[in-house]
Amino acid sequence: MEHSKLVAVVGPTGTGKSDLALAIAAQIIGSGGAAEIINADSMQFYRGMNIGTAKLPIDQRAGIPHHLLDWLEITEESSAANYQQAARAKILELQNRSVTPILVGGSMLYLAAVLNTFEFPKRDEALRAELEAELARVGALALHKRLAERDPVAASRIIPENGRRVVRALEIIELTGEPFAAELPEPESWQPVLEIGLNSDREHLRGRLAQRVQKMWQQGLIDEVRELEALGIRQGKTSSRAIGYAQALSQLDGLKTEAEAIAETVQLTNRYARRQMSWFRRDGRINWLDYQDPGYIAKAGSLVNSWLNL
RNA sequence: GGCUCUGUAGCUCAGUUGGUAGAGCGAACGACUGAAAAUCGUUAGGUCACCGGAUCGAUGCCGGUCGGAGCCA
Repeated sequence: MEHSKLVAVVGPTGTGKSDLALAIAAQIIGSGGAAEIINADSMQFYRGMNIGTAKLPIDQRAGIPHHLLDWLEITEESSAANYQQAARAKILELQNRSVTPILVGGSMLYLAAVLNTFEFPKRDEALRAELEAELARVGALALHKRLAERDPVAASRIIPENGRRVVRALEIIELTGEPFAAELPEPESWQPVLEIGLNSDREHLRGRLAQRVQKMWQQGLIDEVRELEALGIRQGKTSSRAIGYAQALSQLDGLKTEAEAIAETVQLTNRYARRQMSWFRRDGRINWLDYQDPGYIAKAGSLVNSWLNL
C-alpha cells in the first residue's frame, strides 16, 4: 500500500501538468513500481473534445493507462459529485492492484471533491429548474431576500448578486430542511496525498497561453467543433461553454471573426488561470514548482521518491 | 493650403451651463458544497495632448503648438 499512495499534479492551465505526470509515472515505473494516470480536467471528460482541451493524444501517453478521459458524451452534463464517485472508485481500484494513482488536472472543484472529505448535499432537477426559472424572472436579489428569511447565516455568506449560489442554497435548504453552511471547510484529506503544483510567473504564462490558443486554431479546432456540432455540442449544457469551443461556435455562426474568437479565447483562458490560482492558493498541501526552473522535473521526482519511499 | 470635427484610465467612450472626473471591457485580488473552462464580489489605474492667457479657481473659456479624422480645393 505504501507504494500506491496517491499523487496529484495540479495548477493552472497550460503549465505542462500532463507531461509532468508522465515523467512522474515513468520514474515510479523505473523504480520497479507501477503508476497510472487519472484525469481531473472537467473538459477532457468529453469524447471528441481534443484540440481545445489540450488532451494528450494516445500516442503521446507512453503506454501509461489514462483513466476518466473520454468517458462522457458531448451532450451529457458533467458534475463534480459524479466525478467524485468515479475518481475515488478508480483510485481505490488502482491501489488494490498496488498501482500508484496520479491524479492530474486543473478543475478546482473536481479536485477538491476527490481530495477532500466532503459530501455534496442532495440535488433535485425539478426544484432546481423551478428556482432557475424564478431567478430569471425576479432576479438574484429577490431570491437572496428569501434565502435570508429561511437561512440568515447562509445568506450572510453568499453575495446577493450571485444568483447561481443563491439558487443552490435554496435548493439544499428546501431538500434537507437543514441550514446550509455555505462556506468551504478547512480542507481535510480524504486520503494522504502528495500534491505537486505547477505554475510560474503570470506574465510568462500569459505569453504561453496566447501561443497555445493560436496553435489550437492552426491545428484545426474549427473542424473539430464542426464535427462536434453534428453530435450536438450546442445542446451540451457543460461542453458548449468550454473556453475556445464557445468562441469557435460563434465564429462558425459568423458572429465573430477568427481573430476575435482567438483573442477572446486567450483572454478567457488567462482569466481562468487567475481563478484557478485563487482557488489553489488556499490549499496548503500543495508543493509548488516553477516550470521555468530547469530542475523542476527532478524536484518533482525527489518529492515523489520520498513520498513513496522508492 | 482652406474649412469642420477630434485628443479624458491599458482599450472603447461618457461627462462637467468653469469648483481637479465616470462607465463598460481589460488587470490585480478574493469568494466558491451536484453546470466550476461555471457564477459572482472587491480594488488599483487619469498633472482630462502640450504651452500660455483671462478667472478666486480650468479638463471645460480664449490664443498658440503638436497628433488624429473627414470635406473642399
